[in-house]
Amino acid sequence: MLSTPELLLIEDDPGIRRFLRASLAAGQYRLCECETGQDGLAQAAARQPELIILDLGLPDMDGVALIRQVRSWSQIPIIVLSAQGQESVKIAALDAGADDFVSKPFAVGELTARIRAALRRSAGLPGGGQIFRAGRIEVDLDKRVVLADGEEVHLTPIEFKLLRVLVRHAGRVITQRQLLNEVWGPHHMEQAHYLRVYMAQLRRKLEVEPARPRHFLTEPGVGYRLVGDLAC
Amino acid sequence: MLSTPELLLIEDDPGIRRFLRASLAAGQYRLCECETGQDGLAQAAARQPELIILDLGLPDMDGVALIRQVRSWSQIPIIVLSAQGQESVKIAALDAGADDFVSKPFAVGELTARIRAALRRSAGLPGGGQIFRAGRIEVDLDKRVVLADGEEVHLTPIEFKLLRVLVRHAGRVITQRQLLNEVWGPHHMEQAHYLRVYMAQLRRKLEVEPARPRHFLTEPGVGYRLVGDLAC
DNA sequence: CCGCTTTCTTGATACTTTCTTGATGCCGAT
DNA sequence: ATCGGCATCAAGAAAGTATCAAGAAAGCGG
Repeated sequence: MLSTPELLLIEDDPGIRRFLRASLAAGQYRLCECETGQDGLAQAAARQPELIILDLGLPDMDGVALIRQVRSWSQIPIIVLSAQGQESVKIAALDAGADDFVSKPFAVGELTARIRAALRRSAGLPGGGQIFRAGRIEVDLDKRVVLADGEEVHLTPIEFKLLRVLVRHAGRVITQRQLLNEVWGPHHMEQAHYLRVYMAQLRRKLEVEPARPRHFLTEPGVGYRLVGDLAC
Repeated sequence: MLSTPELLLIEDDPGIRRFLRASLAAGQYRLCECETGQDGLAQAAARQPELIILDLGLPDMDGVALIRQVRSWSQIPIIVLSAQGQESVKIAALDAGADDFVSKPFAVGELTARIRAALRRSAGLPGGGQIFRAGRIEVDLDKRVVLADGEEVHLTPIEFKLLRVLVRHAGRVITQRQLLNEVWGPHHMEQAHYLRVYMAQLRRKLEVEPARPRHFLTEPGVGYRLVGDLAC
C-alpha cells in the first residue's frame, strides 16, 4: 500500500541529506534522494513524486533551470532550499515556478509545516476527506479506498493513480497525453496503449456493464472523461 | 482574468500599510485594507479577494484563529506576515491553513514574488471556465462539453475544433481560409469542401432546424459566423 | 536469499468511430 | 439557362479503441 506521499530530495550536501532523511522519512513520508540535478530530473519524471525539495546550489546545473524544466511538464509542488538568502535568487526561483523558498539554515519544524501546506494545496482539499460519488461508485482519495455497491474494490497502484487523475478532473475531458503524463510520466506520452489496458481494467472493476460504460466515458481521438454525481 | 486581482491586506500598523500600498497598488493589484481581524473577516467574505495578506499580530483577535475561520469556507490563498519569526508560530499558522509565511522585516520583491506564486497556483485549479451560450446551445471549452437543451451532445475532434474557433470569434465573420487554417492546418486551405461537410454536421447536431440555421450563419463568398448571447 | 504472488508490460486481434471523398441537388446571380 | 458556391447524403478508407492473454518484472513473506 503506497499511502504515504513520496518526496524527492535533490541535494548535494550529504549532511543535509542525512538530516532530512532522519526528519522526514520517519513514518510521515517516503524519501527519494538525488545528488545531482540531472538525476533529480530523471527521478522526478520516473517516480512522479508528490513534492520536490530542491537545493538551488547544485554542482551540475542551475537550480532555476531545473525548476523551469520540471514546470514544462508538471505542476508538482517544489520547495527550494538555499544557502543564499539573497532576494534576487528567491524571486528568480519563485518566478520560475517554485512554490516556496526556505533559506538555510532552517528549522525542520518549519520545513515540514511548509511541506504539509504545499501537499495540502496540491491535493486540492481542505484537509478533510472529499468523497467522489458516481452511481454505485465511491472514491475516497485520502483513505485510498474505492467502493462499488459498498463493497471495497482493490485497485493496483497504477489503476488508482489513473482513477485519481480522473476524479480530480471529474466532469471534464482529459486528453490521453495529460493522463499518460500524470500517471506514467513525460517519457511515456506516446504509449496510449497503456491507457486502454488500464481504462479497461478500471471499467471491469467499477462499471456495471464494462462494455457499456456509464461513468468512464471515451472521447475518441481525445481522451477520457469521468462523469459523476457532483457536476461542476 | 479581466481586471487586476484584488488583494486584501489585514494589518494594524499604518506604516506597513502605507508601505505595501505604495508597493502593490501601483498598477499591479487592487488593494483593500483593514486594520482589524473582525473587519478583515467581513471584507474577506464580502469582497472575495483573490489573496489575503495577514499580519498575525492583530490587536483584536488571534491571527491563527482568523486563518481557521477563513479556511472554514474558502480556499483563498493566505500569506502571513509576522514580526515574530518564531518557528512555533510559523508552524501554527501554516497548519491552520496559511499558504506562506514571511517574517518582518521583509523585502517587497520577495513578497511580491510570493504573491505571484500563490496567485499562479490558485489560478490553475478551479478553471476560469467561461461558458458560451447561444439559445439552447451551451459550450464549455474547458470541459470540452457541449449541451443542447441541457442534453449532452457528442462532438468529434474536428467538429469540436471547428466549434471552438467559431466560439472564440463569436459574433464576427471568419473567413473560410482562416477556419481551414485553424482546424486543418495551413496545408488544407483549399479544401473548402471539408468546411461544408463539418459545418453541416454542427448544424445537424446543434441547430433546431439545420436547414434554417439561427446561430451558425453562412456569409456567402466569405465564410461563417456564430451568433450567440454574449458578444465578445 | 529464495520462491511465490501480484502487478506491469507488450503483442495480437476484433471492433468502433471518425475522416475523407465523390456524387447529387439546391439556389441565386449573371 | 448555365455557372459557381453551398448543403446534404453516403460509403470506403483510415484511425482509433476494447479486450484477451502471456511473459517479464517487481514486490512480499518466509
